Amino acid sequence: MEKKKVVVGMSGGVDSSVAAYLLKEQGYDVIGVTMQIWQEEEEFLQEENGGCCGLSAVEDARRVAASLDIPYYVMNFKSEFKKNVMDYFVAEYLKGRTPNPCIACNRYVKWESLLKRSMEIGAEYIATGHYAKIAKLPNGRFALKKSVTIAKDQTYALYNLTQYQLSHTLMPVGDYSKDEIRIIAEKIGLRTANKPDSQEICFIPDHDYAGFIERETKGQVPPPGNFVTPDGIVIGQHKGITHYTIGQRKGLGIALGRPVFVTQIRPESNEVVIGSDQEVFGTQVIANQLNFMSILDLEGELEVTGKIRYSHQGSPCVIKKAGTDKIICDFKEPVRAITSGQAVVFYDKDIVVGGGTIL
RNA sequence: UGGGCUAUCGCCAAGCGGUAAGGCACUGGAUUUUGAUUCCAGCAUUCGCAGGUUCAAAUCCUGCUAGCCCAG
Repeated sequence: MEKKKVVVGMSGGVDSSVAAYLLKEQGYDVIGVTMQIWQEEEEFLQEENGGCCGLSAVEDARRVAASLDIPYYVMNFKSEFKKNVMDYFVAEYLKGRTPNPCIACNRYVKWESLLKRSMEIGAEYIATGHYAKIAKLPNGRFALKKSVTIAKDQTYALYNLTQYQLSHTLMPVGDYSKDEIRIIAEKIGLRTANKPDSQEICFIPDHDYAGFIERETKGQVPPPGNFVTPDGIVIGQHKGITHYTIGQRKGLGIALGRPVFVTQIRPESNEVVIGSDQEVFGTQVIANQLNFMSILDLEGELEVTGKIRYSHQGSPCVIKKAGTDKIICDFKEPVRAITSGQAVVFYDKDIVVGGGTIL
């Protein structure tokens, strides 16, 4: 019987390296692939930073593949990444929203483009180093399940995956904690065992995302405008709405004697509303661009746990549909900084029910 | 140009003769596969200016300057 072929997306980091190792141990025919997504050719081959998105990657990944004795390729996904991640990122900010590029990258680049190309070369699955598990539920559906280590759970960024994609995906790392992964990495002598975890927006290495938007749009960004109170009193000048997000405190430059936060961004009037800590809490989230995972669709009301950002621990809420592609989510306790453009992901215990984009 | 009050870090503000609190802002770091949040650290050798009294002044005295208030 022929071994099943699986393409592992290798970033050069610890997680994906161990994922490749684990799959090989489990008897798969493993192929290592690194996605070239945004760097120029030369930088791409030399960069030495570590990251999920291939910031260095190639050299490390190639060596890992060699030591595991698996074939290794670099695939170019730059145009897909540009269109679905970078351009989307910029467009959202111009609208006063706050995008999550990792979610877009996962959906479009990894699970559409990479999966498609992997199938084309005869693979049955793609695999990644994500801290998440895939479960087949009693109702026959596939759904993501939280990683054993809640602290390292990455299901939030993956709520968009379809049944088809889930049925062709493996996430071997989800069964382990980060510490265990590093131990395995050391045990098998991976040179990446101690690489730091990835962080920040991979395609904006200098961390200046507002500057990135300005360069991408050749300066066609929203102009400076007013900081206003909820009642409309002007209390200062802002640098342009692309510099802000809901709940933001730093970088406002306004000293009122107490910390103040961005509570609202109004692209129509080019205003940024400032309020107290209390005023940044809200209870209702409305989302669209829905994707359901553990269920085919939502009927009636359902009590779930909602996460409104990657680092949110989750909070009890009730969800119900408000149209074919719209959902209303009422939290029992106020949650902090509900932000347009971010994702809200619903969980039933540790199973991903579905999610959407916050309006 | 009579009277009164006030001038301390970018903003607000303690201090009232013993050798510059605090908050906000800002900067750096930690945390984080998004943006944020949070946390930790740093941040006036100097108190509007010039003199004087004291062992010692931001703190007392004098003059000047600026702002505010009340008269006019």
